[in-house]
Amino acid sequence: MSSIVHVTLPDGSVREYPAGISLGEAVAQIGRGLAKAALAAKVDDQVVDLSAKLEKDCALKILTFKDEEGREVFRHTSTHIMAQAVKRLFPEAKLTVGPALEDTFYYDIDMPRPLTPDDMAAVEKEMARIIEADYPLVRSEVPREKAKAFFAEKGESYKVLLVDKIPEGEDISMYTQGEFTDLCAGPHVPSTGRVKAFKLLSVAGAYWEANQANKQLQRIYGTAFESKADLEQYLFQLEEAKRRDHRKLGPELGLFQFKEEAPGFAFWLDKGYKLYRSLENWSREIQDELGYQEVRTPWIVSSKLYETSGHWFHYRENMFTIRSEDQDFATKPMNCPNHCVVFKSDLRSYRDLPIKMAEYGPLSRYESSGTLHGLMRVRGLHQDDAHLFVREDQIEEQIREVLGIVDTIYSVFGLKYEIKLSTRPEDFMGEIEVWDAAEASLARALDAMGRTYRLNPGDGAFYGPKLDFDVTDALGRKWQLATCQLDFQLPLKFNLEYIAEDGKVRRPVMIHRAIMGSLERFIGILTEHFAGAFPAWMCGVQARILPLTDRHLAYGQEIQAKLKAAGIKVELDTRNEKIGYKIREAEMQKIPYILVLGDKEQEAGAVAVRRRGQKDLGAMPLAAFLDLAGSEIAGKVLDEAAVKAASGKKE
RNA sequence: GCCGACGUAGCUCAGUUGGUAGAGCAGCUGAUUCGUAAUCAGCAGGUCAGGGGUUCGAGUCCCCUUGUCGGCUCCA
Repeated sequence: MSSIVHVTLPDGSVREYPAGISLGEAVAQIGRGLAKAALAAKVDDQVVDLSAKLEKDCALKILTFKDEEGREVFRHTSTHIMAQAVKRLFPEAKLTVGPALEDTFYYDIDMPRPLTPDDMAAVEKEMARIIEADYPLVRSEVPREKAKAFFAEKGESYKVLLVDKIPEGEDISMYTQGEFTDLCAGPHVPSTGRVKAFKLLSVAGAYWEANQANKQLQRIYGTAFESKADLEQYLFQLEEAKRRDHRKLGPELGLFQFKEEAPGFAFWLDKGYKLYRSLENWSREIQDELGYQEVRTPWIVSSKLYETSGHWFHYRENMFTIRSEDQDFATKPMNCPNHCVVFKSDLRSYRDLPIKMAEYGPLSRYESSGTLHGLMRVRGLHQDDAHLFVREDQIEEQIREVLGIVDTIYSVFGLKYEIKLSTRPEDFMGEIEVWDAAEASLARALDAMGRTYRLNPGDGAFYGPKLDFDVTDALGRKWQLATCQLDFQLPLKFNLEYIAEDGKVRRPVMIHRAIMGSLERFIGILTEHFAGAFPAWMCGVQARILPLTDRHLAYGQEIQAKLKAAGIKVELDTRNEKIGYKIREAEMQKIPYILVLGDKEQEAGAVAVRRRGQKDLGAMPLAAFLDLAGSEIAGKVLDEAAVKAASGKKE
């Protein structure tokens, strides 16, 4: 047996070490800086503790806080520190699981009582002590029965259950820091003192094994960083995200509001509804161009339709139902069944396909009170919805067309999204071969367009596979906007048919697709994306005229009329206030063009243009302004303020 | 729906161990006519989310309802 191991570092260099040396010792020989920053290591493809020993030739990467995997280890240790602190303060608390998330960590704990803010502070204090003590984290591997006996004796009943879940043949490892030992696969940082800066963020309910039937646990969230400065930066960003929250900005900017009188339904105010309409109209323009037809179908529909579609049995708990003259009705939760009715209302030829049927009508879905969330999760919504009735040979081309619309619309906003391809679930309907073909055509369309996507196995709808497009909100929550779903079931249930070239009757395939998703959610996302500084073309108020004094009111009205005639949405601030005050308000309302009119402008027939977020651009002839604003609006241009807001960078 | 927290003027928030509700901004009125992020003064504004209870007395304590927030669950 060789007593020397060859280790390949990320830069390609090879180092030799005596076999059996620990990674911690090995890294010390690479460099002091790296040794100090080292949190864990990646040996070949496995992340391990620095106490692990080098036994054979391998590729080695030392993980620090700069590496995603390093941060994960760091936060995982942090959650152990939190658990240890909780156990010191609440010895009866029973631990369950405590993973690291992207920027945070949590631990689900069966607590003797709910934690109060005072408790949180006490836990933080105790954590500081544990960090101060700088306990080493020691890994030990134990036989299953011994582990179970150990946790049973400590009253950690959930841990006993967890030990049982570990597959046969896998190591059962525990980590000990001071008096605290936890079941954990690891790895961990070398000692508790490495966690320099941390903060507990919130407490929430969670269920054991995410099952509502099980006991409710307390989920304690926290975050941890290597330096105080990084922690403060993160906390600052959280605050900034709250400032962007559409639920706050919407009412402040006069876009929409929610009221007790109709939970889950938005009241759209003038400015917000103008914004809404500009999106709907744009969608309509794009789809008209591509040969979509637009329909408007009933929003209170007999239960019989939903019995045919299956919604009455599968979706009823999400529907608002109405009983009238001894008959059941429901407000429509989606348009598809209605569109099938429209499709069936005429004899269809293969020449007619694809039929692309769009609708922007009102939908309502009963969502439980606890899930409502501003515009992101509502009970009353409107989709840029369409159903494509296609022949099987048209599926791929139509998917590509849909992806093209997604690109067109999202790129105008610089919105980033993730694509998920969700495949056949366990309780699917139909033939496996048809499913396979459908999944393949979705994948082919994505590949042909060079799009990257994540496979989401088993998460398709029961009627067909789908593409989902997720966008992240200001607070890091992911929301599905666009969707593109293949459906073989509704055509079957409604017995949809067309006459093929050979004169035979065939069944079309349905593609459900929405690009913005729901207008509500889309505007919610855009509000946070732009922090309210929407691109001018969609703003309910695009320009505000600020006369310097009463003397300039008449000139202001004249300019207002001219802007209006040029199709610019404009307001005139006639209040007798100082110019600085009017500017402040216009800026806070994020109005794209602010026009100041005084003697100089009046004499020259000019306007002094101030763009939101920028200093005075100075006076320009009215024609020059109309040209500027007109081309930006027509071109759906993102101005500097919108770009800056969308970048999320601080000033 | 579940767990927890919260709900005071249009908005942001104070409100002592239970003693009869307050500020700033916004609004209205007046003065001021002003050059790029807050002019000054006065006035008005509240069924303390709604209902019930304890108490001599409830914004404050208890219960119910409702809405919101943080999560969970759900999300065709």
